[in-house]
Amino acid sequence: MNQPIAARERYLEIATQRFAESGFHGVSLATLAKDAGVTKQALLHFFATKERLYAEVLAQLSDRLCAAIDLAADSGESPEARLLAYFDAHAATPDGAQDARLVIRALLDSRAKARHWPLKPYLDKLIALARGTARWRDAADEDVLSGLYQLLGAMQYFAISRETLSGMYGDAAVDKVRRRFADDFRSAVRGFLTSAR
Amino acid sequence: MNQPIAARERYLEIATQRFAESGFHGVSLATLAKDAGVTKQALLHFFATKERLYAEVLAQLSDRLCAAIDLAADSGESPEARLLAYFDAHAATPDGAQDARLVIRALLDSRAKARHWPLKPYLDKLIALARGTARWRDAADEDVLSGLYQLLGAMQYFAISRETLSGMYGDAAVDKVRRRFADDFRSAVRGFLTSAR
DNA sequence: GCGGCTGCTTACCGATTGGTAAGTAACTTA
DNA sequence: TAAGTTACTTACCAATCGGTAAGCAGCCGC
Repeated sequence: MNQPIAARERYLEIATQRFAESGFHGVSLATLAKDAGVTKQALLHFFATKERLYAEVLAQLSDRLCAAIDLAADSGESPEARLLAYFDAHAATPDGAQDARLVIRALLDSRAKARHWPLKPYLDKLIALARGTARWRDAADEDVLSGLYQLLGAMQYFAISRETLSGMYGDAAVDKVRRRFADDFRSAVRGFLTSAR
Repeated sequence: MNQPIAARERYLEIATQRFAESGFHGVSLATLAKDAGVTKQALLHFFATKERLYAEVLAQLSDRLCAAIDLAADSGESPEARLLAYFDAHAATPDGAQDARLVIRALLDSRAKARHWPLKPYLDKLIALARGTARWRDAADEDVLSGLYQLLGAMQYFAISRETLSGMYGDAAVDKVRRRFADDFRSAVRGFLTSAR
């Protein structure tokens, strides 16, 4: 009631966090509502159904990822520098873990016949950026995608593994792995940009 | 009733498939039972609770992954050849997608306070194999893990993305990506084994 | 100051959830 | 052949699920 639109945005933030943690089926409307300090009908008032709330979370995620590319893309001039800047900014950063979880959950759940791909704009944007580089200018889309997917996979897979690895090997060891991974990953991105074929 | 132990094994197979598809919270005991053509109490008779059934699915998964390493490891003599054989056999193969889904779901859900890591033997086995190679013999565990994680991440992330990519770009395009990915990934494994540092 | 919109709440709903209790039919062992 | 054991089934359960219906307090322009 205080700020009219802030409440809705706050509900979305809470839903984003919880869906990332536990997945669509792992959270109930009642849980989300309890987190927000309201009844679940407050959520249904804004989003009508749980699925639409989830769809909105994914839509926001897509916007956020696209915006991150644009932001990093401003920091460099050449497409090569832009791509490097983007991956540098988002590899092995703890704050990207939540979004990585959402992306991967969306991938896992996409076999549900929902013929809607909220993350396609993000992927297309990445392909377009890569296509601007000298290495990939004349390559087929499929080849660019293959290369990008190795980078994306390594980055996001590591992002969602931090907690598990900490549990297995301890926080200190994982922090060493994280630093090393950031270096290795940067090399991989450079390799992607310069590989001869 | 026909084969005493076959039924239990059959339930585990069905559960493995459904948990991989939809996740722990995405499948109910009733659904699993319906798939198997029995009542859900038949499942509870063998596994007591849904969580224990899931734990058993993950335990089998771990055994299967470890066995796959051993199997591929027999095909070559040098550790390098063994590692290459293992990744060759499991990169971009459609039949590995189900296990990749389970692994990634286990990673995503591991923040649940379950202080049990069913996949640690698999990871340790991979580290041990990598440690046998000339490149990594004297490296720190954290460095080996960082390198392996890039390979694992790329492989499994791509494995779970096939359906989404098909939906976005069509089956034909994704099949081209898959072949290209297999090549690129093999190069990455070779790079892992030979990189100078 | 009154009607209507916004942002909720309470009350309620049928369906489904994981799980318990108590059988029972078939086969095995003593 | 009697007693167990195994592999289930039917019958139930309280709790929770997502969602509907109706109402109400506060603010809005008129």
